Amino acid sequence: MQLRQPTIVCLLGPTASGKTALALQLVKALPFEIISVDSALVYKDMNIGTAKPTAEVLAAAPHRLIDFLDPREQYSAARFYADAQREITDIVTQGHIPLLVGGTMLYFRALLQGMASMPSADQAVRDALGREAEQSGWQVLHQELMRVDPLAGSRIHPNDPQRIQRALEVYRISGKPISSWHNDPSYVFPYQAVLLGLIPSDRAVLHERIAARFAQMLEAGFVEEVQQLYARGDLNLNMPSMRAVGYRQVWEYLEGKATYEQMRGKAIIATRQLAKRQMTWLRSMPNIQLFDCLNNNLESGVLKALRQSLII
RNA sequence: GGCCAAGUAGCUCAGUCGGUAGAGCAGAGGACUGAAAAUCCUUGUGUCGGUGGUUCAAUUCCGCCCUUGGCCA
Repeated sequence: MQLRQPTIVCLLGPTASGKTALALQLVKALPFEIISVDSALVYKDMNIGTAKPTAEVLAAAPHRLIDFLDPREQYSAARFYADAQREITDIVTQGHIPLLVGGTMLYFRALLQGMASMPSADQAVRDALGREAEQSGWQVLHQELMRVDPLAGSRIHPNDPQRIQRALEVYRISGKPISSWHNDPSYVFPYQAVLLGLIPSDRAVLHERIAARFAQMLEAGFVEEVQQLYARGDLNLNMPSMRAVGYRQVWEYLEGKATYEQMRGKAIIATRQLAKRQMTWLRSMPNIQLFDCLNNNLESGVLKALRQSLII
């Protein structure tokens, strides 16, 4: 097989769309090596609720960038950007094709479109901004943002604390508005990227799958998994790991803030909403080939498209 | 069988001193640059249980019926 230039294949889809199963098939058919693109799979001791590939799947199809970070720590798009580039280089050097599989669309975007080299997160600055917000409210901080960075201020909604905080963080650290960091058109992704997206033709079926899968997770001991994390004592709901879909709801159940039935319902709803947001990303992505993940011939259809994209 | 309460959006409910109704949640669409499984924006017409009556006008008042829950037998 001859490739035009180093090529990567990206397989992206909403939660419960069958990405892992399809990736397993693709690895058997072509010289792929998998890199996970998932902000929750990076964490250790979070296996059931993240639907982390099983040991058997991993034996047949190793995944990079999973299961290496303690839940106490924060991952980020920037770290993924660096980690993924490193892994891609490694795989290409070995003469294989990187297959990036996942549902964290911001990470795909970061990899393909680049990350501006602006200051990274600074907990002290965030804490300071958080305290100011508690005193005077995010509206006031948004007004401050409007003064120092009207461009970002007008794009960020006054009710969006996370983005207000980040924009002011960058400004306070660097003295430059975050919007000025964004104008870096020099980035060129150094590989040819083939984008394959999975979207269900029938949303209701995906919803059924999500509910069924959560039932299986509970049966497999998901509550016990979260209980162990809860019992550590050094984790809390403000950490990205514990805000993951399912974990947050079980955590609140363990705190006694929700009944078991409420937890179950809220977790399923949160998963549906996640899937919806992921599909919004997919629809807006340029140069992506979309496939119906409910189609019985999905694998052969994808392989056909891949062979056309990869061969001269 | 008798008495009481409730029947309004997919769900939980508010409301209309009589002029055909609105919140939360769900759902749908969208945004997205170091937290992204995050954070946020937009989006609410439904025989107001049925049927008769009073009225210019009834989801609203009255009668009867149906359903559900509770209490008494």
